[in-house]
Amino acid sequence: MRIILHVDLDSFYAAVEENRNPDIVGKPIVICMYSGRSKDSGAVATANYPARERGIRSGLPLRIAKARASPETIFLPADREYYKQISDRVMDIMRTFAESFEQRSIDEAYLDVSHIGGYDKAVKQSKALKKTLLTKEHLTCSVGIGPNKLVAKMASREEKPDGLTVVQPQRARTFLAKKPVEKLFGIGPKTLAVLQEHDITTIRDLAKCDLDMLKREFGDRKGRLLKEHAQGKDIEPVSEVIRQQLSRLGTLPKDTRDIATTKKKLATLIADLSKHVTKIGVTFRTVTLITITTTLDMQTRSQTLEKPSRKRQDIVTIIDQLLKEYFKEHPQVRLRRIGVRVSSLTHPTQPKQQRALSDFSSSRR
DNA sequence: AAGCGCGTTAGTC
DNA sequence: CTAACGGACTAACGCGCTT
Repeated sequence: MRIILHVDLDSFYAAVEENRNPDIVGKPIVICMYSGRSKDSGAVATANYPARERGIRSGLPLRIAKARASPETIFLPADREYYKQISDRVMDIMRTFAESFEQRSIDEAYLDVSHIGGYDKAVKQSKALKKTLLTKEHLTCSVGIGPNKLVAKMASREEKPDGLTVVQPQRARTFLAKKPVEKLFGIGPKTLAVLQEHDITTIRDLAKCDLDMLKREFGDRKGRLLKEHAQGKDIEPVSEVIRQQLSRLGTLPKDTRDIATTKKKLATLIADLSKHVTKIGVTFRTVTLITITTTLDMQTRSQTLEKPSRKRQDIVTIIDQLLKEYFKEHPQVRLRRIGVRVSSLTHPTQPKQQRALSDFSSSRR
């Protein structure tokens, strides 16, 4: 029997900013993603708990967040590069507490601790992890312990912030049963709408419902998965995920179909993306232009290279061509946002730093 | 039948 | 309960084409 931990750092961006500047500790803090269109355009990346009390949470437009905020609220621009540095250190600490490890996002990870044998010991391990993160990085987290990733994830949400929730295998089904179905990880607005038509409102309803109906509505695989998840079943292993794509997306200063304006924005995005490609040492074969129109409809068009590349110029050439085509085929539309993606990646076999050393020794042979 | 290239949709943080 | 609205990522799927 497996024992899985899900660890979720509490309002991570805001917590990092509090550590960087003790003066703001205790105040409501809102970390913002500014789009640059106007002074207050953009969205909330993270809000700390005092700010959440006033209904300010991730994804909320800044204009609304400002209207809800109390006067002492601190608004800060997101400094993702810095948060990534801290996150890397935190992940390295967490990794040492697990047999296998899977980072899910900048602030979340799964740990397989089956080897320690027993939930009591898993709880002790979790407490030790929480203590280490607090003393070494001044961060709190919420931990869920369960028989698989799905249950662990649902458990970590149960008590926040600084929580620790255990759901033993025999309790998994009841733990989920009474919750509204949209709380099940993986169910968003579209899936919810379909389920509602079948009078499925709780996870219990989903766990008991007709499998063939689910397969008809969602396809074989997703149908099966929905029912299993509702029953607290999940066999996904905990294992490191390999990046499959890298992208940069930006908002244009105004809705436009002007080539010069869009190219200028694209040049910045490509420069940034290319830097990232170099930094992690990957190569790519596919380059994609992402366009988002005034009506927020997204389209993509892509081109695949014959041979893997790491060159910025290859991205530029392809994107230029795709952009030209796009405007030709859409003579009316104006764009709101634009982006670039590289995929079909190949990763260096060793981390960049070690590779530099081994390259050096082999070149001296 | 399997795999690739291309594009879309849905979901998460 | 939904709409206002950022950016980065994954997974799944459908289609046409090739192997």
